[in-house]
Amino acid sequence: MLSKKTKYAFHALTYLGKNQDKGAILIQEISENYGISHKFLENILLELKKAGFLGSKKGKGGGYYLIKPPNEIALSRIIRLLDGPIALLPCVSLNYYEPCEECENQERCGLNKVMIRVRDETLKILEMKTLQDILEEE
Amino acid sequence: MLSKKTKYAFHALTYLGKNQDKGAILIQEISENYGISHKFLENILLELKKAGFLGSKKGKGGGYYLIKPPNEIALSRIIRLLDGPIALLPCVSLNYYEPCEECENQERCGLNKVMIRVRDETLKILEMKTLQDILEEE
DNA sequence: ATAAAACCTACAAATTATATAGGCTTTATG
DNA sequence: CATAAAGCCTATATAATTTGTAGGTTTTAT
Repeated sequence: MLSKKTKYAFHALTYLGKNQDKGAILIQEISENYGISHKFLENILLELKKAGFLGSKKGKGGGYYLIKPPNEIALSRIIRLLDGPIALLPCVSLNYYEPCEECENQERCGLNKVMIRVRDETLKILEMKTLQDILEEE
Repeated sequence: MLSKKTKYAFHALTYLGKNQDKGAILIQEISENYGISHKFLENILLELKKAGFLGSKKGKGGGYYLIKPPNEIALSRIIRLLDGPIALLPCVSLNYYEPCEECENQERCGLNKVMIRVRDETLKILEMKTLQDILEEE
């Protein structure tokens, strides 16, 4: 399951995407809209900014705004940033690979093979689908 | 990511599957083979037994054995039993459904739609693949 | 100068995952 | 029939992670 952090990130991105014309949006506006703790969301938005998805303006009249076009924000990127691996096992993760301690031979592990398939099918979707797609559905 | 519990369960099932002809297998034999804590594995095997996958024999010369044919043990069943939902969001879970608090309207949630696709593709694999397939790979 | 806002770091609380403890029950065997 | 070996059961302890809070710093419009 995705963490709340990731879910909140998607909500925030969606909100910012819908309001791209309105300039900088307050953290508070987003947090109130979804009933998310202001401070918690603050941390999340900061991470999204550092990762290059958002821009911000400090001081009075400041706030956050999308810095990338929605169609360039793949869902997989957001999940990886906030939740880490998408794969179901460390030994099949592309970005967070680790061998399984219990397995002497990953090449001959049946579970490994299945989980590679799951990973690939999942990524097919999450790498193709972008914030744009989310916005178009709503 | 799958929990260790689930991973250990798969290891144990695989081991029992490979040794179906040898009668009851000691917890200890499995735990030593994979370097899993005896007591932790004990709990896991008990759950698998209660769920109808394993049988056991108590007392001297006792142990565990598969009670279902490997081709009837879908990977999805094991994951759900020990880890809970396979879906990435509660609002798209078939077996552990819960609405998202922040969402006023799940019907018009773009994320929901994507995650249903991910769930379906994942389940296509995990419901089709069984312990038998794992055994055949190893 | 002031107030509003993001920035930053650290910490606190809650939840979940992992592991351990220890006694109970069953059973093969000498 | 006594004994030891094994699973059964429930509770608790420990560790890790997630979620949330606190409080001060910096920037900026007015």
